Formats: sequence, structure tokens, C-alpha cells
Amino acid sequence: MFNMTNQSNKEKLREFWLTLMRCDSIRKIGFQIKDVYLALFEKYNINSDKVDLTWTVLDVGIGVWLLDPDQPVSDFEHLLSSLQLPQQTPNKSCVDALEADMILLSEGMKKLFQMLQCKDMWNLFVCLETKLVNVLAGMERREMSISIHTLLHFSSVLKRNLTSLEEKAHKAAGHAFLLNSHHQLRQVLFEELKLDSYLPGKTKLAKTNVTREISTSETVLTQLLPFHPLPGILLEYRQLQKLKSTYIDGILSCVNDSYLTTHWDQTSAATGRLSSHHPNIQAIPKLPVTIKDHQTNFIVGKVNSAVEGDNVVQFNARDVFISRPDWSLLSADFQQIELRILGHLTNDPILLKIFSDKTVPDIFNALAAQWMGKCVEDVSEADREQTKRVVYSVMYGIGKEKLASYLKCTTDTAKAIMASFLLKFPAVNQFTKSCVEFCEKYGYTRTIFKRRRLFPNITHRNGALRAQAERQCVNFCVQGSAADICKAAMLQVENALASNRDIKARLLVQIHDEVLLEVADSDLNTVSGLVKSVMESEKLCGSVVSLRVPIPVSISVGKTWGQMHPLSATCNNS
DNA sequence: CGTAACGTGGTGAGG
DNA sequence: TCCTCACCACGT
Repeated sequence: MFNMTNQSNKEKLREFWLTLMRCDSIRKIGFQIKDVYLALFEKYNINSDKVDLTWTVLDVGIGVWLLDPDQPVSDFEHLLSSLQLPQQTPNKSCVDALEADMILLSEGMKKLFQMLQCKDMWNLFVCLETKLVNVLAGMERREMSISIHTLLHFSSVLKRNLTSLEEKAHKAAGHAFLLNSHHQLRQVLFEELKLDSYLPGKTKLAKTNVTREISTSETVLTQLLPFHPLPGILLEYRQLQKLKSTYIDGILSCVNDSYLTTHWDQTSAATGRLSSHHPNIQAIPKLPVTIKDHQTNFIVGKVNSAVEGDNVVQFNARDVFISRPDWSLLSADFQQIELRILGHLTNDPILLKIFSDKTVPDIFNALAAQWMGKCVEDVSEADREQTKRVVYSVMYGIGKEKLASYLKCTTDTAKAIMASFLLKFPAVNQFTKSCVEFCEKYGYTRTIFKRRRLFPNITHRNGALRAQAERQCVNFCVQGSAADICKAAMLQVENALASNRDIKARLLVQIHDEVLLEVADSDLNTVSGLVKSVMESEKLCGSVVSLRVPIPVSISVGKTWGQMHPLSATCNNS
């Protein structure tokens, strides 16, 4: 907590800055404000379960990044040159150097103010990105509980199964080779076993992007499945290898004393999304993996996600993330946020009607019904999946060939499906066109929070590069706007928690359209109601924009991240 | 000449 | 079709 109305905190801050000045140059640690906050937390052992959002410290690096988000924030010198400031050589004295740098920075901030102001981004900078720094610093200090036991157990079981699969693969290939090497695998599959020759004449296997060789991807291996045991063994091996190396051993290497923290990067994604690393907590597998384990005998109940059946074990990597005793994990998830933003941006009457109708339980079913002229009851699961794919593909500007391979139909059918979709929702097509036209005229596109991304290739001679820029500029409007809203949601949630000091809850991670909190069991109902109402509130985006569509939030709760269930009790009176 | 350090390509996890 | 990060093999 760093409440600045508190006199002793003011003193602490002053003392902290003086220490910084004495011991180091701002070029090394001073210009990333999040790191300054973290150093402050550390030095004074501050509890950051809730942070004070009224404290505003502008970060020049983030401001510069907003001007051109494809350019990642690098070093201090680069910042200076971005702001067309002189890159003077550091003075001999440390304090002098810091003072000179501070003068440069304040000069830079003035320029930044002008540049952001005339691009209408000052509000985005101060009210969203700058406030978010406080939240991220808090999240980065909060430790998440990890079940070391589950982790070690998974690791050893996976290791056993991997060696067994490796032996099988070597036997099937006729000799030993490195299963992880695409190069060696390619040789075995296509030069020694010639598995591609078994395919019916017209079938073409996917090629690698740069070297144009036959791919060894999951898609290709699946196609080769009927002709030889090796592809099947490899698919299983790959799955387990990924699980073990990245999500079990990888996580383990980030764990300290059964607690884990991640690093949050505000400026690495050009669309404005957050990213996390070491570990990348936004890419932990969501669905459990089923493996056949011949050699293991499980003690049932000892590990909750390793359930013994007929030698079948279920692994869920998210089960290693747990809550502390008497606390639970709570996740709040925006439902179909990108699709709903498309509805808002396109202003398509049919889309708006579907989104506003709260009696429609599943949006993709309703969309499929609209699109195919069926009753909602007649829409099959396949119809729903197809509709979902078409919608997102059209949003991101897919080609008809790619769509055909996605839907496993002919290119003509894919073309017809796209055409009928665009006919049904003409505003979508119109939005795409006007987006590209705007970009051609001004060289950038904008999100609903006025975030910008530049697309210099939008007028490129090369058609492929130009087409890519066209897809990107449309994608940015949608994905970037979703990122804006998710960031705003984090601020509002943090703010709501901080203003209710007796509530025991803390924001731990963000997975793009979802936030994960740790909440004391006694406060679960209260926090659930609070978070839901804050995220669904029309005031979420403040005065920036009012959405033409509601974005419902679903709440679920559990003792581990892998076992989350909808919370039955609802609470709106807090 | 062996090894370390780094970059690149392929693959796959999430959204 | 867009955007990330992590791991592995392999070349320099």
C-alpha cells in the first residue's frame, strides 16, 4: 500500500529517491517505473495485496511506446532519440548524471505531452496505461501458491512415459533418432519410410514456412496416422514432451519455496495486450491431457488430478496452481469479448440485436441460427463450431483456401460460406473496408480507447505485404479494443478491492479476457458479486466510450486453477 | 579443436 | 487469420 496522503509514506518515498540517486544512475534502474515500485516494495517490505491507484508516476518509456507500439522500449538512449533529445554523455559524478538525466526526462515528458495530446492519446496514457503500472507492480510482487508435490509427481510420471514412448518410436523407425529433431524426423518419415507416398494422389502435405520442406506438424502427422505406427507414437510423445518441458519442469524452475511470481510486460505486444514471461502464465494448457500409463500405480486421492482408471491418468497443468488454506481462486471471464466488440464497431443491427438479447444463452448458437435460417434448437454442435470459425476468420481476414482447410470443405464451399455470412451481416464487410480505407489515408488505425498502431505496409507495392497489413489493421481494431477493455477491467477490479479494505482478495493474473483472483473463502460471495458488477458496469470505460453491446462476465471458483466451477450463489447486494 | 554464446526455424500452448 | 512466449535442434 502506498497511500500518499500518509505522511510517513511521503517520507519513505523521499528517502527512497535519495538512495536511488546516491547508488545508481536512472539509466539503469530509474526509467521503468514498475521496477521502481518493485524496488520500493522490496526495500520497505510493503504489502502489495492491494495498491493505491491514486498515485500517478508517468513512465516516459510507456509513452514513447504508445506512439509506435511495434517499437519495443529498449534503452534510455533510444528513448532520448525517439523524443529528439540530445544524448549527452554521462557526467563523472553520479549525482550530477542523475540530475542531468532527470532534466532530460522532464524535457522529454513535455514533448511527450504535446505528441500524445495532439494524437488524442494523453488520456489513454495517464488514465489507463500509467495507472496499470501500479496494478502490474502489485501483481508481480504477489506470490501464487504452487503444489510442489503435484509438480514433482507429474514430472516423474511423464518422464517414465516419455522414455517408454521413445523406445517404441525407435523400434518403429528401425533405429534410434532424436524425436525432438524435425530434421531427423523428416528424414525417417519421408526418406526412409516414404509415408507421403501412401497418400491419395492429390493430397498435399503442409510445408515449412522458410525452408519449404515437408512439415512434421501435428496436422501432417495426423494425416499419416493410417499408414504407420510411428506418427501416432510421435503425436503422443510430442504432447507429453511439451507438457513436461514447458509446463512442469519450466514452471518448476520459476518456483521459489513453493511460491511463484511472473513478470508482466506492458509494452511487448503491439496490439496493446499484456504479456507475461518466466513463466508465461497466459499459455498454461486449459484442458486436461489423458495418458495411458502402463507402469504407474496411483494412490487415489493423493493427487487430485491424477485419477486412476484403467491405466488412464488425467493431467491438468493448471492443477499445480492452488490457493492458500481457507482461500480460493476466483476467475472472471468476459464472454466472447472480441465478437461483441465487432458488434459494437460494425454497428450491425442484427449483431446488436443478438448481443442485446439476454434470453439467448449461447451467442454462437444464435448466430448460427440467424445465419443458416434455422431454429436455435436445430443448431448442432458442428454448426456452432463452424459458425465460430467463420466469424473469427472473417474478422481476421482469412483467405478462402485456408478457411476450406479449416472447415474441411472445398474452396468453393468456403467461398460460399463467407459470402453468405457477409450478406447476412453487411456491416461487417463495410467495417473492414472502411478500416482499410482509413488506414490507407492516415497510415494507422485506432481502438476505441484511441490506441494507435502504424501500418507502413498498407500502401506497399508487394501485394502480399499489403494484404497482410490490411488484415493486421482490421485485427488491431478488434483485438486492441478488447485489450483496452480488459485493462480497464483490471483497474476497476483493483480499485474496487482497494476501496473495500476489509475484503480479503487480491488480483493475481490476467489471461487476456480473464482475471484470476485469490479470495478468502468468507468473502467469496461478496467478491464475486463485486467483480461481476464492476466488470459488467457501463461505467467500466469511464467517459471514454459507451459500448453499444453488453459484455457479460462469467465467474467460477475453485481450490486449484484446474478445478474451477461456476459459483452457484449470486450476490448483488454488496 | 572443443565449447560457449547467440540467432533462427519449427512447433505448440494460450487468447 | 491475428497476437504472444517457451522449448528444442542446429548453424555460425
